[in-house]
Amino acid sequence: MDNRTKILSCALQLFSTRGYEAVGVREIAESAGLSKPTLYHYFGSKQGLFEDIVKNLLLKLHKDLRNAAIYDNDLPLTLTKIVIAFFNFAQENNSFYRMHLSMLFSPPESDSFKVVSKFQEMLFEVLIEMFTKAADNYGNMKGRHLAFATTLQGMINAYIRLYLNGSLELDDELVHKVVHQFQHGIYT
Amino acid sequence: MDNRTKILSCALQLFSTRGYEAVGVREIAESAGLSKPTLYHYFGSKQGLFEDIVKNLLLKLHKDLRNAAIYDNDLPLTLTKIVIAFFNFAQENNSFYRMHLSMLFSPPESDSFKVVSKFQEMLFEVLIEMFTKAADNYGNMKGRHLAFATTLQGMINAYIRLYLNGSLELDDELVHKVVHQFQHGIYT
DNA sequence: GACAAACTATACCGATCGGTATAGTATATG
DNA sequence: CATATACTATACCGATCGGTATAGTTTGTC
Repeated sequence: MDNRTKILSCALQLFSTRGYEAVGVREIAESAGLSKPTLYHYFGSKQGLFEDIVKNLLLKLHKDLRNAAIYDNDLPLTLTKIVIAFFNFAQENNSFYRMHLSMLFSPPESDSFKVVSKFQEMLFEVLIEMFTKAADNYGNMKGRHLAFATTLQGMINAYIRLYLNGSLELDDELVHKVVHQFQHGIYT
Repeated sequence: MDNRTKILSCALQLFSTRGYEAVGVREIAESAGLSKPTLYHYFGSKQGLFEDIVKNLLLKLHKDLRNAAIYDNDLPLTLTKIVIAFFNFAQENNSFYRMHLSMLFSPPESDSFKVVSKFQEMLFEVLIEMFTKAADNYGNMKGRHLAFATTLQGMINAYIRLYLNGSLELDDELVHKVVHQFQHGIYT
């Protein structure tokens, strides 16, 4: 593993578990067994390093979600794939996903928010597009894309939060329950 | 307004809009027109001041929610009241609520998280209790309290996030839509 | 071997961090 | 008037912050 990768890996670990502001550049360099100028050689600034990490991982999530959200005239199946995509990503990058969610609610002027909000919109766009196509099959869904995408993402993130706090497992049974409740509500 | 209140008010404003870590004690004191020792006289530490603010406001939210969640054998009505309670609080304390949500996803070892997670559990408990009582009327709801509370809160916070980003208004029509979708899903 | 580009370390920069030692001024109580 | 308590300010503490000036070392190219 070359030095650049070493820095990325150590920084991801530190930022994820302690937060952007709470981690110093000195600590990252130390943890990677290198000196600060080396870090600045590769990434230019603390924020540059941070953006590199965030963009990399969120682009991967976006790719996974795009693959999952290809609508093939089977809405329950597509919904299931979408939930699984989020759950898998959250499980493979649990502390990073926690940080991602935290940054979604960062102050609008903060660097963290600016970095992350663009990707949030991209993820949202994928869901919107899927529901738009689905509305061709289900006429009653017209005009409700935004509500559906919002609710679905809210549900998913609420469950992921419980998972991150150790309250439950993101297994297949939960996926099914989430999809079912999203589709049919609470009275069935 | 005495000096203690002045400090609380200025700190709330600064913490809410810029985040706990990004605001210095010196800046708070300056913004309140006082000196640091005065601040430390009243609150002991930066964290002490922060906890005072957070506890105060989250206790208010908890009280509002408890009043809203009194189950009177009319589930749609109770759900409506709950959503309104959250929406009202988020509107009256918008930047604070944003920070609250951000702290919900802070690193588990951070001070912010410890302060806020206790209140999150209290809010959650109120919802759980309400759904437990409702299950006396709707037998099919048994054993699904946790799922319902999670989904409801996830939905509410997802909409509040859009509101905080200026994408929509938290009006009565939205309340109705949220309650309806929570109850009946997407096919109606 | 000459030279440039990429890479790395020591040692430092000014600024700011949370917090405090010290001293002073009010205010209330005896 | 004396004394104690509550409150406030000046000036400072050591530590750490993000970032860099300087210099040295490797590596590939001609």
